[in-house]
Amino acid sequence: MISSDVIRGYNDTMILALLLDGPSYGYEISKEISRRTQEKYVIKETTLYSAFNRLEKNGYVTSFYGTQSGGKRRTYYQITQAGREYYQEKCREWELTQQVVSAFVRPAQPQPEQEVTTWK
Amino acid sequence: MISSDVIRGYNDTMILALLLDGPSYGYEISKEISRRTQEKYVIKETTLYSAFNRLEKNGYVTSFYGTQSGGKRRTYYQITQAGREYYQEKCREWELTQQVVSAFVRPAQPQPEQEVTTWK
DNA sequence: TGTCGTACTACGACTATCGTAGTAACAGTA
DNA sequence: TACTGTTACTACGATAGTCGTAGTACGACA
Repeated sequence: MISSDVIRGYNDTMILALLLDGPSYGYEISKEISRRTQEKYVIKETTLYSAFNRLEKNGYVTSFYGTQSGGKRRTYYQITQAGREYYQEKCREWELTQQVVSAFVRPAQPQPEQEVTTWK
Repeated sequence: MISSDVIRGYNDTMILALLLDGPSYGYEISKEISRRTQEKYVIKETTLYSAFNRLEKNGYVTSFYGTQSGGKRRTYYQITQAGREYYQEKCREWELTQQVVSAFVRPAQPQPEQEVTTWK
């Protein structure tokens, strides 16, 4: 399980990615994120709905009420053209982010017990 | 240039990575991050120093005053064993993060103008 | 009637980052 | 001596995203 501090900044992107396949709603998005990541990342409800509000405020999604099928009335969200563009932008940014962070992350290796004596 | 919202959660890791090579101080760390990322990511001073405080509070680094060589007295930071372990942990987490985010990021491709009609 | 599952909504706390500003010390130049 | 530049922080308040907790609402089923 991943702490969401490291995902922060990509929650919106993940949601938009799923909306590319068509309109969806909170509960379904949440389940799909869990499924796609094999439960490695489970988005919190409050995080998800606050993301929806942010996305709508920014014009990246629009919302409408669907016909419910058991349970409370659903709010569906649909991605807009601006949303698609924002998504593409974030995808490109992700490439950069990977480069940047990878420059500091070393593959795990057994640490020798000796002391480091070659400080500059 | 990268917005730090996406790096958030890895600033501490980057700093620890540099401290693996030996003690260092704010200004030098800052310059080294810029250098290693070819200015793709430039850490803000306030972010950096607040990270130092956090790392020290958590026992991942210790600090001491160095002899200055032109300019104000420097505070040097040295990574601790706990810091090394935390760093390794974050490196493993980074692998997971990459898997998770990559499951939602698609390579940029020209979007066809047609409408999507295969909503589930 | 009560419980379960779905689907939110409200609210306040926390934390990392950021902008702005100020301080301090020394070096070099005029 | 005064000024300017570079190094090296330090303080403070604003902002934004996430999180915990709690509550609401609706339908299905027993």
